[in-house]
Amino acid sequence: MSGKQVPLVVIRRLPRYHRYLGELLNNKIYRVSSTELSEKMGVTASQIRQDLNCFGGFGQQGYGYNVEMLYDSITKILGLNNGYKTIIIGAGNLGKALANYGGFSKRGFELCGIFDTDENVVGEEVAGITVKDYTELSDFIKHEKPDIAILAVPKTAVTEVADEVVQNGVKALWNFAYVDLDLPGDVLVENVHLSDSLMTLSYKMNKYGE
Amino acid sequence: MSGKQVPLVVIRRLPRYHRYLGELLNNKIYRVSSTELSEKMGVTASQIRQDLNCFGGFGQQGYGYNVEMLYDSITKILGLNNGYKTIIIGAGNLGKALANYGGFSKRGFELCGIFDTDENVVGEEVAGITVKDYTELSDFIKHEKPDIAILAVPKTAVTEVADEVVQNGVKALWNFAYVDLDLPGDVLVENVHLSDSLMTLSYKMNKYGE
DNA sequence: TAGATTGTTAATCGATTAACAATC
DNA sequence: TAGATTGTTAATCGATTAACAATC
Repeated sequence: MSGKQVPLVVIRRLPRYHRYLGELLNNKIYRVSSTELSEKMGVTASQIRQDLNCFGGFGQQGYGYNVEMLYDSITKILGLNNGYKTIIIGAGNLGKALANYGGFSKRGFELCGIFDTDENVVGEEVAGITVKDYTELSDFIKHEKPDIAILAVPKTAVTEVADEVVQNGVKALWNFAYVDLDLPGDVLVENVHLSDSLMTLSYKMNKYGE
Repeated sequence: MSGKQVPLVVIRRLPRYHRYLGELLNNKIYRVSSTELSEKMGVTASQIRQDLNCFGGFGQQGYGYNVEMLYDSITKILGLNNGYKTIIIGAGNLGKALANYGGFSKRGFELCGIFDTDENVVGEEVAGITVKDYTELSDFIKHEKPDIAILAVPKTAVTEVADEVVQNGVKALWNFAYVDLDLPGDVLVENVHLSDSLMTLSYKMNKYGE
């Protein structure tokens, strides 16, 4: 898959296509046109066709798209069939919430470790996994080679934790701390800055009040 | 503040400006040029000046920007000085994590109620607030008139919960369930679809493997 | 074949960057 | 005044939408 680089805006729309196609499958709908899908999703049919054609011609003139085939294709494009091994650092409420969220395992992410520094939490069972002491982290990474580290620690700790996991070879981080991490270029980071989202909501409320 | 509509992309960048300016203040830096700020943030100076000028001329030729004044201005633009009253529906791990997250109160959001249907959770103390029974929700909203409802419930429940809070007059929802809510046009909804973010990370990992 | 709908090119729209006159 | 840096206009770049020939 060389060709020209797929724009990030398109990539960020793929999960939503995946979700809607999954719902169609649940409803036993096996065929859909870009126009039908566009009406359900509230986007233009043109955009759907353009987006999909970044990855290949999945449709058929005069027919539309085979839902199952398209769903499976997007699953592969998103890498959800790779069974990425995942660890969570931080077993506070957020870490626990993420561990227990069924959506991740359903999308092929396999949780294989949870770590915390707090003695009161270490040893606890979360989502079927025993929380390990943070001091065991680096050995664990070396042996288990997880693909993704989820950083659910306070922002005061996150820089150190990120360095630690990266030094031991993790190449993809999902960061919930309100900090922009500065890491080597080959390390992938996806930030979830919850405050940003809430402030955007606040902005809109503010505006409407005028 | 009429004039032309500020693009959503600009609004979504404001929280990040706010954060970096706050850090400058913490470091007792009271003056900054668009070029200096652009280097710290990894964006272009042009973009910063364009963005800020959507809201007014905050800078001064030959000098740059007064950090404190700019910070305060963005605080107001984002509505963080309004003390929006907030309730959380769902006191599972996610609800608790959000309740305990200090960043919200620091940015002026005031948590005034937490609700759940689970008898084992109702009555518990979370972030200094007693979890109330879900049946008390509609009366509570009528009397306390919260501005924002945070939906931290499973996706199977979220449609019903959203309808309930909207019917009782809440006009802004922060939704964590993996569903696109369909609500009256005057209700503001900001979605946090965590899976989408993780799938984007997964896509990038997948791509790099080729 | 006739009808439907894609894939793709061209046109439009919007966002980002560059440039520079205004001005502190 | 000379130097610095904004505010703003113009140029570029990219993303979205429209249109339609290709084709199932």
